[in-house]
Amino acid sequence: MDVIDPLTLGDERCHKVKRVLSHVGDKWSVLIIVTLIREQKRFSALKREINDISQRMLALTLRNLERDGLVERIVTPSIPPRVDYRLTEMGHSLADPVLTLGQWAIEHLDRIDEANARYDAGNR
Amino acid sequence: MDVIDPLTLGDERCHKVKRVLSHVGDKWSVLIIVTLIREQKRFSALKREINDISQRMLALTLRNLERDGLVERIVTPSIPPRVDYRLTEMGHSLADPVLTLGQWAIEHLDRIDEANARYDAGNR
DNA sequence: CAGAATCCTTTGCGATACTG
DNA sequence: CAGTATCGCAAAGGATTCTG
Repeated sequence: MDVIDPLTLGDERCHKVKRVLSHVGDKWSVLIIVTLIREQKRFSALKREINDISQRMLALTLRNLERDGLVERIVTPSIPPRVDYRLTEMGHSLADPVLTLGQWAIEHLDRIDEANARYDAGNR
Repeated sequence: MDVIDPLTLGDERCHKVKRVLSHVGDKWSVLIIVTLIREQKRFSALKREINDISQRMLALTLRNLERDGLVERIVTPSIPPRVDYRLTEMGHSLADPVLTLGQWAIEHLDRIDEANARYDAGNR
């Protein structure tokens, strides 16, 4: 099967797709991936650039991304220790569709805000 | 700005994108959108096709999608009442990038599973 | 049929403190 | 610097019951 057809998508496979999308959909994952597109970054740099992420969520999300083979952890044993993160090849291949989605989001932000306002006005 | 550049993405806009992506990333939203691509569906039909969604989450997610102007609610006043849901034009425009992402997910499921297995084996 | 409302459990996640 | 560990709150979400 090359094209998604939810009607013929088996339960098992469907469940897997959901799982993957739930990772991808996670806002921290998306932000980390997007942040790593240009170049690898250190833990502290990621923390600084994604300003409102807690170091707990950064560590957790990075570990999940690493577990999924999307991000690679590069340890330089030194004092103080240095750890860089970079996208794997698979991570980069994911960046494309993610950017497409981000693109859509940016293009439709205003219309969504309008829709929200209209909806809220109607149900007041 | 036409291309996403996280480095030049202002905080305000960045925050909005995050908000949109958090909707889009929501697994129930994604499933509903994908399910509605081909044709409009009734509440009960959606509930049946997305087998493990609770009616609570279905109602809540549909209302959010409607609020965002992605899904339209079509009420046929009859007894028993009939309510159909269909994608708006904006909803359809979102379906494209979402399917692209789903496509990526399907294509990389196996490699992700392998990566998971490798990671778990390494950290045992 | 299509939901709203209530209850109650689980999970997510931030804050804080501690380590190699 | 780059994390881990623990705590505690807030939000998510399932099960169930009720209604136009």
